Amino acid sequence: MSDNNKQTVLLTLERYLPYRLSILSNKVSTLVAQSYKDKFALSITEWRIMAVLGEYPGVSADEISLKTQIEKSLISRAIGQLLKRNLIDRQTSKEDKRRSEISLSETGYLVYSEIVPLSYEYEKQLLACLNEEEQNQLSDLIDRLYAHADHLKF
Amino acid sequence: MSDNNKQTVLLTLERYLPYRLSILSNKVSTLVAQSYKDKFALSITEWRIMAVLGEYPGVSADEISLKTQIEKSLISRAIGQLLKRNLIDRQTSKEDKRRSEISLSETGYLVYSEIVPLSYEYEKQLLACLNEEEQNQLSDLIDRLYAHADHLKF
DNA sequence: GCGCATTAGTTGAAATTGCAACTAATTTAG
DNA sequence: CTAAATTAGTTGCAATTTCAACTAATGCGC
Repeated sequence: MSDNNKQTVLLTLERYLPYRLSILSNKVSTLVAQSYKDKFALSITEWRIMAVLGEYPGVSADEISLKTQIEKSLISRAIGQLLKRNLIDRQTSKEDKRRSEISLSETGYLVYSEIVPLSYEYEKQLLACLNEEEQNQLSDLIDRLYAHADHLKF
Repeated sequence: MSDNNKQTVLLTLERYLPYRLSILSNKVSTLVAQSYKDKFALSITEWRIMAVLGEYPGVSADEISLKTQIEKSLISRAIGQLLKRNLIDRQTSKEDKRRSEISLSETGYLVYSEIVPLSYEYEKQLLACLNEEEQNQLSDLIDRLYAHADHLKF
């Protein structure tokens, strides 16, 4: 289009917060995902499932989906993979035969124990550009933004 | 697995920054994406291309890919869609016949002019839970994290 | 108890994505 | 100038993701 009727309305993508948030998150996720894939042949979804299981042994697929915010069908297929590799154990709940109770297997816990320190190391490296106060600020801001965004409706 | 050898190594996913960043960004992206899709039948990729074109008329597909950090094949296909809907114009560059020069069409600019204020409104709503100082802090922290993450290597 | 609504989890199929191969144009090295 | 290397953009195809439909089990109202 011709230039004469421009600049009336303009969005500066590089300064737009939702965009920058997405770019940053993407960069970080890609870095981490690549490392887990290279070192452990685990996708981010698979790793997150294991991370939840490390904290909450015996949760159901649905609870994992809630906690990780990952689609339940993705969780279901990822669980299939993890079972195939014997990284997790699953048994159907006695009280509710629809539910399954999932935990890390012995092997799974070994892998988990290897990944956890690595994860903390990555987090530390990422946050190395901020001092302690700034790290706390960031953490606080993210929590508040999330709580707020959670009941936003566009 | 049995409980006696746990708690030695543990990751608290809810407190893990890369994870929280990803969850927050996802939530925001999903909200925004749904709105653009409902109101304008545009995907986030399509909208981002238009946003770049609003700022930089005449850029090439490759430059869009660089600026948005979106795969060039995705950009190529999205450009195809936008052309089909006459939201953008494309002509091959005189100086380099491999390059194409892309701009918003008249219609595209009309749509763009509608989306831009909406985008700012969304950003404003998202940031409504922070005061001005906190908003600036967040902006600064994100910039620094991104610059830092950009040359991290796990 | 019986029937309807809800919930956990799985699966098929369509849509989207990512990667690598490819074409065509341009640049660079010798 | 020519040949090899690089670059812009497109495309095919496999992998991943999404969405809805489906099964099986449970809860709820009456």
